Amino acid sequence: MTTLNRRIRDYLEEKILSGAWPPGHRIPFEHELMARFDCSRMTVNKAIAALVEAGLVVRRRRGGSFVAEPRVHAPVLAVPDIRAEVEARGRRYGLKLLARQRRAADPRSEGEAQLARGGDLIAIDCLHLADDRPFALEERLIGLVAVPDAADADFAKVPPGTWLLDAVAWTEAEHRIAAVNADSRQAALLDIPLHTACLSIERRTWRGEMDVTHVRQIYPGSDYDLVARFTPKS
Amino acid sequence: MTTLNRRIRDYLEEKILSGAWPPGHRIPFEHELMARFDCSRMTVNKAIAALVEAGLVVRRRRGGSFVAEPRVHAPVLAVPDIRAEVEARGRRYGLKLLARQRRAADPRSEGEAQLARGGDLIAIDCLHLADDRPFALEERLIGLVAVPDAADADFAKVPPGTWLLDAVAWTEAEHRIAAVNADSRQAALLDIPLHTACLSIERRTWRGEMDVTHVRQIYPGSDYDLVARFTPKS
DNA sequence: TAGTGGTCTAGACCACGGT
DNA sequence: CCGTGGTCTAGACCACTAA
Repeated sequence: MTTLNRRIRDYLEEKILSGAWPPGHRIPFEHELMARFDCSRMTVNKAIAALVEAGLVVRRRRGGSFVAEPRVHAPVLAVPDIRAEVEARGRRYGLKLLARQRRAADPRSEGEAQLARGGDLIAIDCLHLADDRPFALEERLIGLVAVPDAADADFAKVPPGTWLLDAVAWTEAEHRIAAVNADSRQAALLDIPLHTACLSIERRTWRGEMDVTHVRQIYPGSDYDLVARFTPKS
Repeated sequence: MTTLNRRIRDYLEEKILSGAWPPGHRIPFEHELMARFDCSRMTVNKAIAALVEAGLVVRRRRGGSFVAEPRVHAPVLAVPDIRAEVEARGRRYGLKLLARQRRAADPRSEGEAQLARGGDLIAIDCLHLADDRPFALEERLIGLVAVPDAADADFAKVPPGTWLLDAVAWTEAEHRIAAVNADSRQAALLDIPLHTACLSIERRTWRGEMDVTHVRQIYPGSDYDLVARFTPKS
């Protein structure tokens, strides 16, 4: 048994996340929702207040309540699952595998040697799409000694990050976050102007002492930001 | 004029954050708070619901409401102290105060009003230098209600972030990290080419429910990156 | 100035879970 | 069992602001 205020909230949320009500669209007045759901104003108010708290709705006295401009950001504390992030925003996720290769580590790269541990690497280039538009570019290396199953995974269907989150229990990760100007290849693939500021997120993930994967993701700066919320060192 | 439910919430929050009521302590029943604040149960309920949402309180039917066990947060990103960072790299730190102003909050800005809490703000623009070269640009607002001492601090000598870390025991912070192309003012102040990709770090810092400071820092992308190292959700 | 949301009241019935 | 919180009602007054 879901509560009534929850059903009202779900109703509104579906309209917003599905895109049926775009940003700036006025949502029904409280008295209209009272009539539609045959309930008191307090109940409607509680439902909308939760959406305001979630950042989906903004309210103005006399003006009404409106679908908020989307805040696009993700917690930096978590290892991001891009597919889940895109879908959480009500957009359709898509994946385009640009290249996939099994190869030996480049001996000149200390990082690759450490990841390979004497075995081969899987190298993946892919493009993440949201509503069929480029969302992020990803270059990834996976160590086959640490993750032998990666040799058989179909990364044209499941994004490598999502697959790895399921397949590997990681114990530690390190992010390096920087701003870069898009080069010509990145600009073309992401369909943005040359030199647009982009977030570059490099991540190394370990399981115990063993390197699991290195990844670099490029996000257009206008579409994406990272949010980290935390408390003082304990 | 603060609302009644807000005063009830502040009363409970003070007891919890001050440690007067330790984790596991039973907070007053709703009917007791109704009597103490001479209000209806809905109002008490709204106040406690906000504390549940904030993770400070857990509620059990028949048992009552209790101060929550503190959430385990892995220390992730530290609140950066730019002076310490520069000096840790063996470079000489310098500070250039560009503007400092005491003013009222802009009523059109929800964020400023929340920070001001009815009082004035200190607005600071400054430039951080490393070896006499520009390192980062900072725009900061400090709420004088939360931090009255900021009215007398000498931010031409001590960087505001460093001063605040000493002066205020913060309880929560949120970072928003994005990539931006430098505009003409930023490029001139930082002595970089126009449109260089920069990291924009916006941070809001709280002490309990009280906003302490908002700050936006701009770092040239080539000079700086952020590193976050952590373990899985705890 | 009229209509919106912001807040609050004084009740109500119910579900859950210690005693 | 019975007291707690969970949810809801049908009003109310007020502040703000867009028309």
